[in-house]
Order: sequence, then C-alpha cells, then structure tokens
Amino acid sequence: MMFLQSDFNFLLNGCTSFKQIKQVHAQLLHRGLDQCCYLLAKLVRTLSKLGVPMDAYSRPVFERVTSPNPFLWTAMIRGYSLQDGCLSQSVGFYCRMRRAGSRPLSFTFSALFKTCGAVKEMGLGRQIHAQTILVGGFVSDLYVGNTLMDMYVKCGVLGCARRVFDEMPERDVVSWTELIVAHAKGGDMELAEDLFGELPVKDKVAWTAMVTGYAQNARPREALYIFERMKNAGVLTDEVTLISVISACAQLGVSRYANSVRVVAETSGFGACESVLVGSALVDMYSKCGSVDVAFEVFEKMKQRNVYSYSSMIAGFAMHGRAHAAIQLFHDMVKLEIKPNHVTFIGVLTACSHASLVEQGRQVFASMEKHYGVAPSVEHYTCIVDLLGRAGRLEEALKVIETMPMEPNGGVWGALLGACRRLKNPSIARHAANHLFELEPNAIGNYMLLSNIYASAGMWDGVSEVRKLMRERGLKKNLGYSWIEAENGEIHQFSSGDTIHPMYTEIKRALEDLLNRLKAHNGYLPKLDSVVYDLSDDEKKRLLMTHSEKLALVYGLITIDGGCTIKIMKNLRICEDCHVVMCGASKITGREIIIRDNMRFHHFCDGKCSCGDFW
DNA sequence: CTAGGGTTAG
Repeated sequence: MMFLQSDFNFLLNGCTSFKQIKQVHAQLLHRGLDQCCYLLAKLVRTLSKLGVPMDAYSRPVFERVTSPNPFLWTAMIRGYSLQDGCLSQSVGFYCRMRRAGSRPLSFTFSALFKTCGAVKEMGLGRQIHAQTILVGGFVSDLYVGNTLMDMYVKCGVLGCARRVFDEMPERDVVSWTELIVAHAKGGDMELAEDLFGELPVKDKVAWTAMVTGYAQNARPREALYIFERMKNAGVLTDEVTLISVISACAQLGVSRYANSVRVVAETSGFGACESVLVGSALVDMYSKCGSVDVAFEVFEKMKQRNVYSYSSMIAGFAMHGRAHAAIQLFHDMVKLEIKPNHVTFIGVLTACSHASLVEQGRQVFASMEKHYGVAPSVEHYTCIVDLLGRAGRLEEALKVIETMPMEPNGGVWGALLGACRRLKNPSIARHAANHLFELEPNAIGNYMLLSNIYASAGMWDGVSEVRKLMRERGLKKNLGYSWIEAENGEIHQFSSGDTIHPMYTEIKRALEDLLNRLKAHNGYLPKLDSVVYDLSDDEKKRLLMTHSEKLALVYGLITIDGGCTIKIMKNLRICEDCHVVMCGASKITGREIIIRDNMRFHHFCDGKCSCGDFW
C-alpha cells in the first residue's frame, strides 16, 4: 500500500494536463484507493494548479469520500479560493469542515485569507481572523500571521496589519517586508525606511522592496542609492530587482548609470537576451535617457519580444518624434501576431500626434476596436484631441470632446488647453481651463498654462484673474529645475535663478557670452511673451536668463567633451525662449543637444529641433 | 504554502 501511494504521488507530480490526471485517477480507483485522502488532496491541488474548475472534477471526487481528512478539506478550500468568484464556495467548505469536526490546518486559514485579500472582503476576513483565535494556536503561527497581514494590507487597512504584526510572537523577514511594502505603496517611504532599518536580517526581497518603493514613489535617486547599498551588502541581484532599478534610471534619464545597470543585468544572467522583462525595461530606459537608437539596438537583440517590448519601443520612437518608425513597428508586431493592447495604441497615436499625421492617426483610432478588439478609452480620446489640437483644428478637437462616449477627464481638457497655448487661442483656452479648474483644482500647471496664454495675448486682466484664483486656492508655482549628468556620472541640478552651483559665476559669464553670440549671428531676440508676469522688458529678459535649462546647457558646454551630446532633463515643459536658444546654440556651437522635458524629447541639431517647433 | 516586478496619455 505504501509503495502504491508514493508511486501515485510521483505520477501526479508529473501530470501536466487534465487528461493525464484523469488517467492517473482511473488507475487510483482501479487499485481501490478512492478513499485515500492523502492522494486525493494531491489530485485536487494538481487540478487546481492547472486551472481546471473545481466543480468539473474535484468536487464530484470529493463528494464520494466518506470521511475527508483536514488535508483534503483544505485542498478543496484552497482550490475554490484560487478560482475567481468562488470565495463563497471556499468559505462553505470551511464551514462544512468545522461541522464535520475536522480540525483546520494553518494553511486552511492562509488559503481563506488569501482569497479575502484578493477580493477585498475584509468583513469576512475579520470573521475568519476571529476563528483562528477561537480554534486556538493559529494566531501565533508565523505563516498564518503573515497571510493575515497580507489580507489586511490588501483591504487597505494598514492599522490592522500593523496590529497583527505587533502581536505576532515571532516575526520573520517576510512579516517585515510585508509591512515595508504596505507603507511604501501608501507613499510613506520614511516609515518604510525606519522599518527596514530595524529589520535584523535583510534578504534580497526586502532590499528590492525598498528599491521598488522609491522607484514607484518617483524618488529615483534614492532608489539607486538603496541599490548601491544592496550591492555593497553583498546581496545578489535578480530580475525583479533589476526591473525596479532600470525604472529608476528611466525616470532619472542618466545614461552613464543606465549603462552600468545594463552591464549588471548582463553579468547576472538577466540581460535583454535572457529576459523579456528586463529587455523591455531596458528599451524603455534607453528611450527615456534620450538614446532611442540604443533602445532599438537592445530591442533587436532580444531573443523574445512580447506586447510590452513592442509597446515600449513604439512609445520610445513616439516620444522622440520618429513617427514612421513607430508605425512601422506597429505593423511588424501585427504581422507577427502579437496582439496590441491599449498601451500600444497610445504609443501609436502619440507618434501620429507628434508628427501631425492626422489622417493616419484617425485610421488607427478607427481600427482599434474593429480590427484589434481594443475599445478606445478616455486616454485614447486624449490622444485624438491632442492630434487635432496640434494640427490646429481646435474646433474639431472640441467637437470630439463634446461627443465622446465617456466623461472627459483632466487629460482630455489638458490636451486642448495645451493646443491653445501654441495656437494662441485664449477663448477656447478659458473654456478648457474652466473644466480643468473643476476637475483638478490643485494642478498648478493648468493655471500656469492659462496665464501663459493670456500673457502672450497681452491680456493682463486675465493673468491677474488667474493669479488671484491661485492665491485663493493657496497654490504656488512649481519651481522649475533641470539636471544634467557630468562626465564623471555625477548629477548636477539647477533651479531657476540658482546661484549656489560652485561654478555659478563662470556659468553666468558663459551664458551672457552665448546669448550675445546668438544675437549677433542668429538675430536672436528674447521671447518676452514666455514670461507670465507683467514686468518691464528688461526684467523679463533678466528672468529668462535664469531658466534652469539654460544654466544646465552652459554647464554642459563648459564641462562636457566636445564630441558628446549634451543631454538635459527638466521637470517642467521647456519654454519657447529656451527652445529658441537651444536651436541657436546647437547651430553656433555645432553640438547636439537633447532635452527631455516633462512632455517629450527635443533633439537639437544644427539649428533645428526634432519636434519641428511643434510641441 | 506567506513578502519584491514591465509598457501609456495633457
């Protein structure tokens, strides 16, 4: 008998299809093992792992057993808990189990908690929590405690999770990490950092949780700092860690560090060739670092590509203004039968938008649902509004907003407002802005944009009205800043009007010199309507000179080797005056300049920008 | 058995 049991155990372990399991089960019945709970539990677990619905096979098998043991009961509970929408069956089996007088196991509870967390059924979770106390012994079980914490975290009640943590008689690194992640996801990195500091033994997952926490909270520099500490602590990197680190690099846009991360990825066996995930992340990272060609190299080297890889590359081409490459890639993926998803289409539509390919964009939009089964969402409508707006068709864009099948959100109105800035149309701008002030009362950028549009139309009453509104709502202008990677990999950040940089006087002198040369050779005149304040022309000129991207540019011109491209990152949208200066600077210095603002990339080369002065 | 993960839009 024992021999047969282990035999069947082995057979079940090797099953990879429903059919095979059925064959093994038939054998089992043949040998008279239809009441062997140990093997039946295994059978149920295997079926559930393969995704066979519980009612299809496991349930009838179970119902023929006269006295199930706790393992078989638990297999049923777990099976239903893993199946979508079967929480009630799962709980039903738990109740039957209790009525039958069977004593639950620790993983009976963990299965239930897992489902409660997945469907955010906190009420039920609490009841089962009470049960664990009632049944006794389980509250102190490490594994039960961890899954219980996880349930409370998923239900969004951090306080309860914390209480469980505090009451656990022993905790392991999983318990700590659970709590760290919970706080990180809630945006409280300070608390996460405190917990991490207290954690006695930090493993790879715990370190990664910190890296990811910073990366997802838009604090890439701290993410990279933690990653450095992790490496120094001798903890090995894996695929998951890399993805977060790569995402941090993408946010920062710093190429030297990015290159070193790529080397780490390749030497740890998770390079673009081996891992689709890392590969796709690298594609995104290089695109956002301004190196769209390197991104494409990585893309081409990848052994496998999926919808993420293609979407990332398409988006990469789009943000660099390479519309045709983006569209070509889209057709390639369709030909290879990789099904595009909603993100893919955002990339394609953005590409059309940045290249003013209105008809092309419309065709893609129309085909989304018809040919690819992707229903346009509000984000896709945003792209269309942007497409029409950039092409100067404001009325049509407005019409789209008024007739779209869902409620327009801030993104949609924002796209319209953005278009009004370039086309200098204060009346539609006001209309869009009014919606935005309702939908996003605290988004400072909208106020700045409207006042910008009023300012360039000379409508100073409008400007002061907007400023009054901002004052009433307690909003302050976002400080603009730019950063640039020095030759040694250090990041130098400049704020507008910054005087604290050690090379400040040198930078200021060089900037004056550059502007004078631009005036002499290119007939440059400061674009005074880029200034939103009603100031004298001289004051406006002075203010324009302090813009952070100009400081960063000059720092780059002075310190970065002549053959290298100057790459500058900026947190806000580049202003028109700075754009003109960058064009001119690329011409008279013969240098290639790339600026990533919060919208897209600008490649300045020989006096021209890849955005075609159209952004 | 429990903890960490990818692409997007103004």
